[in-house]
Amino acid sequence: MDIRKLEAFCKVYELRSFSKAGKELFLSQPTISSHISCLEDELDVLLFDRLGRRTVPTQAADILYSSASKVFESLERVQTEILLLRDKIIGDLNVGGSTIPANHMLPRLMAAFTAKHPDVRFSLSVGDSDQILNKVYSGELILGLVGRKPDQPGLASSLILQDDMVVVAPVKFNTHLNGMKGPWTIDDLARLPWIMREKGSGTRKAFEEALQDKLSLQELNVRAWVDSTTAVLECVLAGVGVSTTSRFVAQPYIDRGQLVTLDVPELVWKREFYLTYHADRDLFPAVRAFLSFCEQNTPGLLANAT
Amino acid sequence: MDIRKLEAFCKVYELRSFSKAGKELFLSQPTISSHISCLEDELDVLLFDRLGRRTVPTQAADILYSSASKVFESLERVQTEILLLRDKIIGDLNVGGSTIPANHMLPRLMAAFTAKHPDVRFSLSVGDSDQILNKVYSGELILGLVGRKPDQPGLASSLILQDDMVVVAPVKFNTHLNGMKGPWTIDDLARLPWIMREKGSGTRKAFEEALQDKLSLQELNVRAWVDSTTAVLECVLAGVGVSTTSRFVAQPYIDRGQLVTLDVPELVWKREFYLTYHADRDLFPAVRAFLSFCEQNTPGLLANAT
DNA sequence: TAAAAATACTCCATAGGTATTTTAT
DNA sequence: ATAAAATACCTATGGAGTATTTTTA
Repeated sequence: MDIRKLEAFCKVYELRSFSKAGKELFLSQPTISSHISCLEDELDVLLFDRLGRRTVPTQAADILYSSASKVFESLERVQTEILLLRDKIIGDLNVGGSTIPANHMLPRLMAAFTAKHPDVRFSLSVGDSDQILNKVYSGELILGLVGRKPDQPGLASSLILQDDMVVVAPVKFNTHLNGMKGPWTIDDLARLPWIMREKGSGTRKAFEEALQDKLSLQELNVRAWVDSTTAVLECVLAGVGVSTTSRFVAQPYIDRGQLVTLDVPELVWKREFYLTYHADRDLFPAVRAFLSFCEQNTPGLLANAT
Repeated sequence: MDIRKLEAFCKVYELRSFSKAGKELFLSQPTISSHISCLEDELDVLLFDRLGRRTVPTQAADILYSSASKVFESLERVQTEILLLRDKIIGDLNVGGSTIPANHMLPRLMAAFTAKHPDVRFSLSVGDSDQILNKVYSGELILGLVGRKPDQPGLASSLILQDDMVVVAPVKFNTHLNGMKGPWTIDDLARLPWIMREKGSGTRKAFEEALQDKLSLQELNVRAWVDSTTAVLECVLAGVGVSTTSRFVAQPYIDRGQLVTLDVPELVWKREFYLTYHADRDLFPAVRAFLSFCEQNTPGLLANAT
């Protein structure tokens, strides 16, 4: 069932003539004849009754024609849709991020971008940094936003945001140790009740690196191990203990007077967020547009992060 | 845009691998490669990102795949539908008839046939005998039912019904010429007020032939020229005059006591109805079935015709 | 080193052509 | 006599193969 033959068939069906079909398709009449009889052999059915010099489609031809029309319609739509995709900011973007970017950054970036480009649709995946980077590397995601610089050599990345890490504590905690607002030492921290993220968490890894050899996690008084940013914050709010998180996440709670940060001069560290994509992939306009949109607008859009 | 190439593309899309696609389609990997790059040239877009030894479809591939699936679905449907048409009593029948057959015979035949074969659909055309026969000859109609034997050499036909022609008159007409129920002569007829069909009408032609040289139409006292069977009957009912028609058409009115027939011993003639189809056409099962159904059941189904 | 795709080349099946015959108007 | 399709036969493009190279995991 060859497309060229189907084309010939359709023209014959429309013009009721082999020779006229040939002229319109710039093919000879014998070529048309052979195409039709080839289709007839293939479908094992007569497509045209040759009534003298008149050519009349059989009912099998009616059936074939209606399907063939759909086929050509589909094939034409492919062309136009692919042209659109190549030339306009349109299409589906599979993006992903680790916990904080996916929950707190990407939604705002996506909202601001779709406001400008309503023909772009997103699919958003959440995972830890390793999962996201692997998916970007394998091609499952077209771009990812994660809390560490990717180490895979094939991944291109750009730093789009730096965020302070802070130690957060419930408000009543401050009152409890009344007056003790002043700077805290590492030793002070060791005595506090801690809520800690699970192994593999980027937030935890960043904290460990910041503590370096000043203190090991074993020396901390850990009250709870929790594997989600939100749950950690809820624990802090509920007074289970203190924890660390990105200022970006904590700020709204601080503004609402629900949390306080502890000032620890010995412990100042930042987290860096990278937008990353596979260096070898063919990025269509919508992806490029979203990439540069993120690079240019992230600090502005995520203003409360500072 | 070749079907084989599309097939290769789909397999690659599904398996994310050129070589596996080749194996499934019993083609070599280089063949698959060339097909894909051929499509890529044709659409002027990259279909797969070759990320190291990983093959990842681009969004253009997503678009192409969804359309290609529709294409294959359409093409498969053709096969099954044509198989059905060839082997089962199914399909669309374009039939036609001249005035009396199309209005009074074919509807009953169609109803009885579709009761047995619900997958057959009809399209019914009305015309005069010449029009219908030409349409059957040209292939526009697959079969026709007309009031005369076709003269085109390419048309096959079979006599399926003989019907008496009668002279009909309004009931009050009988009373008016009170007592005159007895046999009428040709001369009597000449003095009656007549309603006549238009030139080209089969009914009129049959009447002229029956009169032959006994009487010419010019000698008749014609009150009205009317170009439809129904309108003629309505005129007779309304008392405009007498006319001739097929007994088959007149019988219901006679049974209901709305019309009477005039007994004219010198004028006894019949009309013959022929089922006809183009001898060279490929008749699919539904057509054959309807043909033989008509040949076998017409007298029975049109019982009141006798 | 192995696995996957690209490249280079060879071959033949067939799409498409021309010339002609057949058939019906 | 003419118009249309079928038939016969020829040519050349490109589909499909094998062998090899390139690239990455």
